[in-house]
Amino acid sequence: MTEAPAERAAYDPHAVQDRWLPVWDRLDLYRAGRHQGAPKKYVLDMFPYPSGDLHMGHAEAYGLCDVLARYWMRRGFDVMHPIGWDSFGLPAENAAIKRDEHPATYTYANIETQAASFRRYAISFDWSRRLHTSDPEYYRWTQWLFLRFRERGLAYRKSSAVNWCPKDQTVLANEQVVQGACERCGTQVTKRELTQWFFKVTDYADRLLDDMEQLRDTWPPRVLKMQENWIGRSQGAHVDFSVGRTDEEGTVGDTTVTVFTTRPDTLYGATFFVVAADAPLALELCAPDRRAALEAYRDEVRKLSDIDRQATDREKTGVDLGVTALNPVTGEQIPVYAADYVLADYGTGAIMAVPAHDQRDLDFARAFGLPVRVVVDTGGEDPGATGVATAGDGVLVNSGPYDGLAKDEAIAKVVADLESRGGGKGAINYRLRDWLLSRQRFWGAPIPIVHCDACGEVAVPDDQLPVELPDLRGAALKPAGTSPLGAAEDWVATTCPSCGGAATRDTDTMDTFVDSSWYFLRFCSPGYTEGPFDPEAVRAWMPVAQYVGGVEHAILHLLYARFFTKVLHDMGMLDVVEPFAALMNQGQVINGGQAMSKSKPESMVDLGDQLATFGVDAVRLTMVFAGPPEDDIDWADVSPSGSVKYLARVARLAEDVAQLAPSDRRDEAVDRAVARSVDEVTRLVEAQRLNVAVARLMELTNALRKATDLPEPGVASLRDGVEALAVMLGCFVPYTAEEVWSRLGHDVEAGESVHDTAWPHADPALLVLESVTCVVQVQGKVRDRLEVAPGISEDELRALALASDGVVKALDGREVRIVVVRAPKLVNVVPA
RNA sequence: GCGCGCGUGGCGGAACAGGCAGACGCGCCAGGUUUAGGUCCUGGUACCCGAGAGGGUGUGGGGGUUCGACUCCCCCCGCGCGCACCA
Repeated sequence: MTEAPAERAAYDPHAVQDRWLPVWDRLDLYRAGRHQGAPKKYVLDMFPYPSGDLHMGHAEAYGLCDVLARYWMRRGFDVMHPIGWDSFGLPAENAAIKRDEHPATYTYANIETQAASFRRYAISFDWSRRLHTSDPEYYRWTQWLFLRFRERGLAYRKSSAVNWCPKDQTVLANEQVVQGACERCGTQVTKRELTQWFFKVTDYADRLLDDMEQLRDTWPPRVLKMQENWIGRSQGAHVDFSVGRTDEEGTVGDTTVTVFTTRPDTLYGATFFVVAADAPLALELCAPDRRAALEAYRDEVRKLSDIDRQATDREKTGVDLGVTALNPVTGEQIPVYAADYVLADYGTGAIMAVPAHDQRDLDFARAFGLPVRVVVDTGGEDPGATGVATAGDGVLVNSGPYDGLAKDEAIAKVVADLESRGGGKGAINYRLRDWLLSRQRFWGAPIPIVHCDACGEVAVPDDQLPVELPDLRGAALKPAGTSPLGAAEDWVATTCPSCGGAATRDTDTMDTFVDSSWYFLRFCSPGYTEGPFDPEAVRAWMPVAQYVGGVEHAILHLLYARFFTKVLHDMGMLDVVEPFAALMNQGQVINGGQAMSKSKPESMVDLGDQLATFGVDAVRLTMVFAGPPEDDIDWADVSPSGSVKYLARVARLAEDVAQLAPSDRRDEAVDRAVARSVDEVTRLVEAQRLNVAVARLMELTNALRKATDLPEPGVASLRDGVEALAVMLGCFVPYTAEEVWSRLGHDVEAGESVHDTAWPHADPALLVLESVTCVVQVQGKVRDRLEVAPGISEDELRALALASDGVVKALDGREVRIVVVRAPKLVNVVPA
């Protein structure tokens, strides 16, 4: 290179951070609405829960999302990129018990810690929209929404067997039970019979399923699949069986028991009938002489954990109830059993068993010596002999009037016949259950209902919202199986809004997933006091253009938020039916092949330590460059020190270019390289291929370095090139980019921030290539390369290729059979 | 068990839409600067044969389609994820 500058500003990442952070605060660069009139884009990360400080996972997710937000800002969009906290929840409550303080103390202290970290981590948040779900100004509207849902019949109270976490001492939604254990603490979940509040998500099952078509190209396919499976729509029929009821004196009459089946075509093969052992129905139907046996069996079943019970390779067990059911099409009386392989809360809790064509029924039939009757000839071997049920397509046999029909025809005909004769009808069944939203914990939004002896359940009037939490702390919050709010007697005792008499408040609080089901709407108008959100603001911003978060919310949060959006749409408060137009699931940050967890201290990588060692930009760059955003990052495999080296290289390049003697000299090769980089990086960021975009920026850096070291550098081109590099890098490494920008002579303090500068434009004229390398193959193997004009004709290229040294040598005198020409990039010669 | 996804150098990963496999980086090797080391700069780095020129092989394995396959199709192996007695 030319003379090394005697004094070159060193690159100290921490000094650079300290220099620009206060300047940026003053410039207020990221407020939504700064670009009035520009098209809007709402970019959102799943908001954090305030447990301690930010960790590596936050750094990745928010870092990725920040690249996109900054890019759209640079492209001239009016971007809203807000931040808030999902600040109700159990950890704060548990910490408060341990420390004998109020949960708010822990919560708001952590929020301040995280906010300071986010600021230093240079995320382009619009801080003016900050919200916390535990603020009364927020949960007032959570309560308001609950009441509106209730008015529409979508929030209701019922008694049922619900999931209970013995450790957290609260009920859980189905979505919060993972393989029989509490999603939060991992404790085995048990069942309790309780009266609880539910949201009627099942009313929206079809729309939640069907509207996923709108998300088909913009959401990760596996998330859509998981939601689809969770909703679990299956098409079939309800069929009525008449079961004889008996008491000590004998038969006393018939009870109609409906079953759900997806295979009404196999009705002739139903040789027995099973009800869920733990359903009340089993007791109702049981003959008196079988009652003792049933009770004993029920006790046994109750002792099994959900995990044991769900093991699919278990021996089938059950009890004969001593009664029979009438098959409505065959007129046959078939025995009725109670068994635990039939689930009480799916379908109707009772099934018709067709052992020939259902493996579970077959296993049961073989265990109890029950007949197996083939009614669909699938071409498979006899299930009675092989023990393998034949579930596939086939032709009906042993089925009276339906013999000879194909499976699908038979399904349609059986359903039609049942409907015309009575005894059944076509039906759709869902796996999805209603959302249990009551929690027996303190740190959540109180359910705004008053219980009055005279008037029953009464809504708290809107003008009395919010129902604020009483001041409980420390030991008073200890879980005792009922809500801690019950202990606040002064708070519980109230007057009935309807009759004015003495009444009590509902002491449960809402699942925190209720809070997070509408926060993205509140961000559009965070200070609004006339409702949960300003309809005009929401109309302007929704839907969220890009949502970023972990795949662990594939069902819980995302399903609930979609449900809320649809209900609010039906209430006329929202235009959109889907809240998140596009979704990105970032991968996890792991270490040495294992997930970081507090129980494995050796696996933990502390974000604060990493930032102290390498600086913010190097950590951000390492995360983005490590691989595709959706892949996991193994911190043991990546090199933050390599990122530091790269950033220092960029800073030196800027310094060297800034110190070149001013000149108008241009370098066409540099101009072309810059244009190509801008073009490629633009496309790569648009496609969210951020790791490759970084690779292209590194290539540009290398090219600019080389060109700077030439004896007669094209100073004007280099300055333009480094500026373009700085603007693009600004999305990834905000501090270093600003430092480079400043070294190039921009007065950042006066408002000329790189973060307020438009994304560079690639001159199309510079993208036109002067020549192209044409690969010449013989039989698919590269034998030569030719530099040709991009517009070369096929004939010309064919002639050139056939005459090339490599081809002549490889052909070795052989005749040419085919020549494939793909001008201007490739020729493939195939010899005879 | 059912469903989905993925297998590319020592490592993370590139390869637009079926057309130069290994971009970019880490690591490693050699040289230079400095020299105590590091930083920094230059070059090399899929594997095998060969001093070299060059040649051969190669994207988990096997087959197929094609002038041409990391890419498309079929079978197998391995890994990961989701659901899991859902009638």
